[in-house]
Amino acid sequence: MADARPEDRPSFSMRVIRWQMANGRHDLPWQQTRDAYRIWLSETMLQQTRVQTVIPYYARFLACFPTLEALAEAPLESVLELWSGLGYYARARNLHRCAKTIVTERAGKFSADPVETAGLPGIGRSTAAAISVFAFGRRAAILDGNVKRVLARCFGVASGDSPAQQERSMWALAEVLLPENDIEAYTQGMMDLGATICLRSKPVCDACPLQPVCVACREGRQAELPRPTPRKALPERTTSVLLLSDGRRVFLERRPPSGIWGGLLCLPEAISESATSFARRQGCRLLGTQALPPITHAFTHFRLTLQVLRCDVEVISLQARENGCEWLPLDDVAGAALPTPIKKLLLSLDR
DNA sequence: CACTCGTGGGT
DNA sequence: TACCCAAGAGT
Repeated sequence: MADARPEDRPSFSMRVIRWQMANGRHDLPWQQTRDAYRIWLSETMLQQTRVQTVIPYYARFLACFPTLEALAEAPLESVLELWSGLGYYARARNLHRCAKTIVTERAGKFSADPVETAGLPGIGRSTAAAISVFAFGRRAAILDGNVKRVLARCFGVASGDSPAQQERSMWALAEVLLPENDIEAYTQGMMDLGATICLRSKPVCDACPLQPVCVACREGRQAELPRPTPRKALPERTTSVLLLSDGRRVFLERRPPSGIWGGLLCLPEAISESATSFARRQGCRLLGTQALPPITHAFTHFRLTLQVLRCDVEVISLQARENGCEWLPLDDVAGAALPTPIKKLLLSLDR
């Protein structure tokens, strides 16, 4: 942080602001609005998720729920259906819960104050600041992956510090560097720099407005900053699931609200029960089985192998006995609240 | 503080 | 191919 001298501060933010106005992004779907609902939705979808991935989800979501009130009145299932494929499904549950909270306890309005907004379901310090900046023009600091990369390189944030200490250093920097004016352009500019110039590998330093004040560029340390966090080897998990179908419908069960794929529909796990017994319990007669090729799916923190036993059944009673179970028409798979690998499997099924 | 939580594109 | 990690937050 040796270069965070006070005399650099105005220069730093002015460089970012001027660059953003001339060369930053101005036409993303959630820009050109001050609607706090839309900004909150975009910030939530963009958590740990790339812009290009979010764009179609954002459009579909807004078309279905154009206002905070519409979202608050919707059933959670509809929200999960629109989130299906986007990942980190706690975001969808928190979004829904937060909408209800704001409608019932805050007169349907977001506060301009990030301290009041942070702590609502799914809204942390950075997301709260983004809402305050883009919806209300308030002076607040964000700290996302883009900003962290820019700050780590520009100021050479001590790579020897613990991750927690680096985090504290960068929050302090982010606060100190805030400009008095043009907070929107500055905030957007920091993200735009990280997303288009200060890339993780092969940053385009020649096009960077911070090049004259960047420690990493001056010392050729772009590749070492920020320091990659050491990772453990990914654990392997294997699970067996049943795909009960009569050719028109498929049997699904609701996953518990917490944990992987929380709240989504999924194929039932066959822990220690035979397919025949399971089918009978669900009001079916088992006609035949076929082991499908195993599906491998990589999560951030483990690798999953799904062993799928396809079960052709005759449905005698559509009344699935257990709570949270349903027979989903195969024609409805595309729009259902399913995790990606399950949705792909069911869509690939030849009946 | 360490771990959990999805998915897809880039390298 | 294998690994990295995105406009982070919750527990």
